[in-house]
Amino acid sequence: MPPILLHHPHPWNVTPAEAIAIQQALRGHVLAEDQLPPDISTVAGVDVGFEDGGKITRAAVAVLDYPGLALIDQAIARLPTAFPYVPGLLSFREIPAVLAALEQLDTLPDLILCDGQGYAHPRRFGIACHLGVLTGIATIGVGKSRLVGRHGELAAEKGAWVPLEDKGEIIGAVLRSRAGVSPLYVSIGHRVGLSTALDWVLRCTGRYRLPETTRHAHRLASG
DNA sequence: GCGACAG
DNA sequence: ATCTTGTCGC
Repeated sequence: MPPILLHHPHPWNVTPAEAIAIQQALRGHVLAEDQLPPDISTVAGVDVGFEDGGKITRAAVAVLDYPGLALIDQAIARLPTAFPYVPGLLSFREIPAVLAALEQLDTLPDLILCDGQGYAHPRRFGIACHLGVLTGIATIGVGKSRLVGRHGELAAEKGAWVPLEDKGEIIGAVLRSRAGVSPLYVSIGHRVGLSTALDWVLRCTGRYRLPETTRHAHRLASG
């Protein structure tokens, strides 16, 4: 599956109705099985912040080496915000800036942990899936809160997880990334299976609730 | 019609 | 997400 991005420009000046149509058209391109690079040596985190009361969108990408998890490359892109925040259409608001930031990198990462849902989305096409399909890079969705789906009680120990279900389908997992804190909502983005996605989120997580990738990206995109 | 609702 | 200091708790 060739990255959509390399085939033709993607229109971003769309209406919410058109955005939904695009999600429906691209969802079939999501690869739900493991197809990551053989030896992953770089893992990136992407995050978005806003300036001017929302007029400017600022995306940051932090590339860490693996397994060291040390910052080896970074990029920040600022673009005029052109789409409002609409639950379920987050990618249309944030991806343009994210792509601009990725283009500034010297080397593209082997895997990307996105700040937001992947498959755990109303139409199974959250920002992690969207970014993966457009770039062809393996991606994982890591949300700090729930968009859709239900789940049972979660044990308190780090590493504990329970499936996140919606309409009779497992769409992701609720993961305790650190003892005693609210869980993370993990789902596949592209070219990664759910169990592998959980493995990588834990592999990128240290003593804090959020993965090191996300923490670095957040630092760049905000404070 | 009444809630829920990633960042 | 963002506006924002000190403060409660492990």
